[in-house]
Amino acid sequence: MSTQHSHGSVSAANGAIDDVSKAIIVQLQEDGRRSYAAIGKAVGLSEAAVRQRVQKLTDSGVMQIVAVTDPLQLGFSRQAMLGIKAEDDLVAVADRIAGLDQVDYCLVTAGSFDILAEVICENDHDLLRIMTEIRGIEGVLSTETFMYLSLRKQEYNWGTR
Amino acid sequence: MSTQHSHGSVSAANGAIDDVSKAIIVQLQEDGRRSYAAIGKAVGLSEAAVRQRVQKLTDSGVMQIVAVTDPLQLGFSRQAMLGIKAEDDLVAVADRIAGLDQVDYCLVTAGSFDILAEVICENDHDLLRIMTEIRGIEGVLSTETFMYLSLRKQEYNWGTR
DNA sequence: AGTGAAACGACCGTAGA
DNA sequence: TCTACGGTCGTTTCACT
Repeated sequence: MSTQHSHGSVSAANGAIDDVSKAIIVQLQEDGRRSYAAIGKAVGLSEAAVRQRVQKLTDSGVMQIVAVTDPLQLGFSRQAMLGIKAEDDLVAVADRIAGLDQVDYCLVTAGSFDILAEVICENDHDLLRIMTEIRGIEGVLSTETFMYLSLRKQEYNWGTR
Repeated sequence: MSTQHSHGSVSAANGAIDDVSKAIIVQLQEDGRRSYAAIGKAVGLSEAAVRQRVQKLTDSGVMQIVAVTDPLQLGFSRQAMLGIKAEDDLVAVADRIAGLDQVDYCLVTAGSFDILAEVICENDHDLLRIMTEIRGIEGVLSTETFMYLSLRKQEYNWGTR
C-alpha cells in the first residue's frame, strides 16, 4: 500500500474505482457467470488480474454476484411500498421493520414519510398480516400503502454508465 | 413436453417452480458463481441437470445472475424515491419516466401516488436536474421527493424462503 | 429430464517482475 | 498489482436411460 509502480490500484485512497474495474463490473452486470478469461480479453487484462480485482470488489462490498428472481413467477403476487411515519430513533424503528421476513427493502428517508419499506407477499392475506405487524411496531405512528400494479423498470447496473 | 416419465419438470404447467429448482436458486442467491458441480452436490443432482435447470430458469426470466453494486461506493451519493401523481395513461407516463438513465426503478401504484420512481444521482445538482426533467414529462402532475438517509435492508433473495 | 464419461476450458495457487 | 505457468477442478458435449 505504501508504494506504487507502473500500475494503478483497484480503488484509490478515497475509495474511488478505476475505469478498468468499472469495465469488469459492466461485464459482470451483463452476465454474472462470464469467465474471468473472457472478461480479461474484453478489458485487456490477464485472467488472474481480473480474478484478483473481482475478489477485492466483492470483499469490499462494492459488488456482489447473485441470482435475482422475479417474485411474480415464484408465486409472490402482492407487492407494496409502505410509507411510514415514525417517532424517536428512526434507525431503530427502521431496523425493527427490516427484521421482518417479508420486507426486502427498508430505509430512512427525509420527506413526508420517515421510512419506506417494500414488502413482498404471496397474497392479500399475507399482506394484511405484515401491515398489521408493522403498525404494531414500537415507534410506528402510521403507514400508507402503495400497492404495486405494474413494474416498468428494475435495473441493477448502477455506477457504470 | 407431451409426456413425463419418472422425473418432474422444472416448472409445472401453471408456471410454478419445484423444490429442487428453488434449492438451486437459493444456492445462486448465496453465490452467483457457485459451480454447478457444488450446487449439484448440495441439491442432489448431477452437474448437467443443474446446468439445464439454471438455463431454463434464466431463459424464462425467473432468475438472472448479475453483479449488483453499491451506488455509494461507486460515487453515487444521492438517492431518492419520487412519489408522482399523474394523469391519463399511467403506464405510458411511467414508461417515459423509466426511460431516464438515472431512474433505476419505476412502477405504477395504487394509492395517493400513481407512480413511484427511484433515482440514483452523483450529487444534488444531478438530482435537481432529473427532478426537473420528470416534472416536465407530459402527464406528470406533481412529484414529492423522499431523500434516502440510511439504507437499512436490501435483499435480493426472494421467493425461496 | 437425468446420468455418466471424456475432451476441453476455466480456475486457483504460486512465483517472479 | 501485474503476468506466466501448471495442477486441479468445472464445464460441455454426447450417447444412453
